[in-house]
Amino acid sequence: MRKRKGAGRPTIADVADKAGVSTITVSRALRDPSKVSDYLRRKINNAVNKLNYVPHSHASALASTRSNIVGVIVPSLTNNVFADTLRAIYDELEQGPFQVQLGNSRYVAADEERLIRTFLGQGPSAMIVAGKDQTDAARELLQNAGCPVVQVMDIGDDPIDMMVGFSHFEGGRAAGRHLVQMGYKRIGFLGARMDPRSHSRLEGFKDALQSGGLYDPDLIMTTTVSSSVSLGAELIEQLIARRSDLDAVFCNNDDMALGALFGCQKAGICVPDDMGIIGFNDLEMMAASHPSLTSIHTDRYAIGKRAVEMIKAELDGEATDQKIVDLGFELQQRESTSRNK
Amino acid sequence: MRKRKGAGRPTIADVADKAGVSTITVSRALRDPSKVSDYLRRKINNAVNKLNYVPHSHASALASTRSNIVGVIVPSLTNNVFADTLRAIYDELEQGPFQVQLGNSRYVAADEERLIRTFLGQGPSAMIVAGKDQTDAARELLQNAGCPVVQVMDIGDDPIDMMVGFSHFEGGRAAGRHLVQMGYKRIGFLGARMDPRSHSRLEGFKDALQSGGLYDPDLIMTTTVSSSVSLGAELIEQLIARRSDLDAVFCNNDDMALGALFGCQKAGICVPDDMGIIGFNDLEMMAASHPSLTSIHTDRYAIGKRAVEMIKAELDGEATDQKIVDLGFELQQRESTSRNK
DNA sequence: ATTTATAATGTTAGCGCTAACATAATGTTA
DNA sequence: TAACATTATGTTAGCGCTAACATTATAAAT
Repeated sequence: MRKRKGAGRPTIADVADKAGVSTITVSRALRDPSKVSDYLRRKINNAVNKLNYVPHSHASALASTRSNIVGVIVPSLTNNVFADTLRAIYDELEQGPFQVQLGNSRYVAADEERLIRTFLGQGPSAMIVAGKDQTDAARELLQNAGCPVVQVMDIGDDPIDMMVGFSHFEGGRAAGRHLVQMGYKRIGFLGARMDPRSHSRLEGFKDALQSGGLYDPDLIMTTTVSSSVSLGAELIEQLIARRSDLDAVFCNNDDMALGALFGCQKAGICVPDDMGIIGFNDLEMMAASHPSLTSIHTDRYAIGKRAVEMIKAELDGEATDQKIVDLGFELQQRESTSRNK
Repeated sequence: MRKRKGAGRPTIADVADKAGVSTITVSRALRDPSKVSDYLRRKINNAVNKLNYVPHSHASALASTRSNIVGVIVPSLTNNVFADTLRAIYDELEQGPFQVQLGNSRYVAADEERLIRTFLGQGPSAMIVAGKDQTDAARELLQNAGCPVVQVMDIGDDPIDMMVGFSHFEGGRAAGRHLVQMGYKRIGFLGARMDPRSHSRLEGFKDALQSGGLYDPDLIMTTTVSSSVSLGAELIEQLIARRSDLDAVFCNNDDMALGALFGCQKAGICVPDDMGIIGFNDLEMMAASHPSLTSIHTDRYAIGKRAVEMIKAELDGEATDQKIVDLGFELQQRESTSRNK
């Protein structure tokens, strides 16, 4: 006589037995309480607590073709920028029934597409992806996902479903404008990895310098190597060696800016008097450095928090006309660009 | 007539149909190929590719009471130390059938216990947890998990199942020894968060100073606030204000050490001549700073990589007598403790 | 030559939950 | 008062896969 061995823990049938109702009523009490009378709800909740019942997420996902997972794909696990957004996502989802499935695309669009396929195959409740430059196939998959999708950390007018972030182009332009405004004349750019968002920052930066008649393509240094503090130091040393007239740099992120500061210190170049430095994102360390570093402040935690709020609203069926939320950025001026001239 | 609507994608029954075998043979071909003849395996793989079949992870987990998930719980999402280990885990699992379920315990043992319960309720293939100071209940849950369990980032002689890391006590002691050896006399400690591993480092550090007759409890500054570069600057400023004779500090991590460096620079204190600074973990930025910062180097990527290798070996049934792997640490001496005296 | 063991493949039932449909009681509208 | 609608609860079947047992062919041992 065949007899399957279960997982050993209480099932919804046990709860139904104890509460004196059918299994589907227990299921409704837990998933859609308004469909069950007060009286039965109380009996069911008592039984749930008494039996220490926890719904079997795999069975539920199989039966409903939907799971309690929110798929989140980030391009880097070691980049502090995404860590803040991820922390917000975890903080916002923790009290609810959802769990995060985290994927690392390593800044490769094809890897992101593959992860999207894998995650969608598991019927997630929602998807969060970084940026707005997915492959066409990935975009189509997400459009047909049948669940809320949020693109974070960038902004545009053509969201797959919803989008929350800020304009990297405008951020780059604000950085360039600021350096021009502070009187710097031979202004460079240090960029690593050069993913789509870094490119946008560079384009915005160029735009600002071109408007001021100060754009010099020879002062643009980029590499596809991944970003680091050491790389920032290295790139500014190389640039200074070639162009000793350089008097300011916009670094495409804060690690690079910190490295640029270290590079100047080693070379005995005075920041901000002889070199202005501005970074992007405004990580915590920028205020602590000596001199403190100017940066384009972005609220990465707020982005993650808002993304989850939008998902929850869409899952709850709330009409939301605001599918695109621009949380903007702010120039955070500090000592590294505040020269007295 | 009741008719359930499936997820719409091909199922194992479709593959079996196309290959002319039964569903369990397809299942065996994918999960345990050695149990299926070469001839049938080829036919099955052809059918899988032709139909673009992807196994339904929830159905498999329900039927077998085991899922393809590796549960990983870290105490922080924004701490670079865990990010390196996490990146290794993702890199090692990516090519196989496993997926990571990431939980954030926020340095709270009770939260970790709750996450362990939740993850174990989903029948993971393995569990990776940080450190060795789980609650008794969590320890028991993991001991009875029925799957491989690895404790990472610490070392001890009483693993739940397996353990890979290094001794924080010995690392702290090495840091203390080094400062004594470099001739510093009034040596302090800056510690944030003060989780169990930070405590171990402090104990080791004390041990080294006590051996050299240089331990001064008045020079120990700790706080339960979470670690940051700014906090490092703040704490050293406070300590210097109280004890102007301070001539070296061991910071319980690199962010604090960098902050301490910035604090000294602001105060016009010369590093390393008037102040020695040593950190812990040896993050990438330590080499780039000016002066470069000494640190206790730990190979966090190797820890994650090894943990996954141990899991795979145990899942493959390979006898492993090495349940505890100590990957050690190394003193990475740089300018910040290399004074000429 | 016979018996036992092994390898490969198939069949049955069910893992735990819920979609879809069914039923009954109660409320609303004409 | 009758017809229709809504609410609350129950029943049936199955979502997709695999544990457990069954069968058959082949190999190995006696």
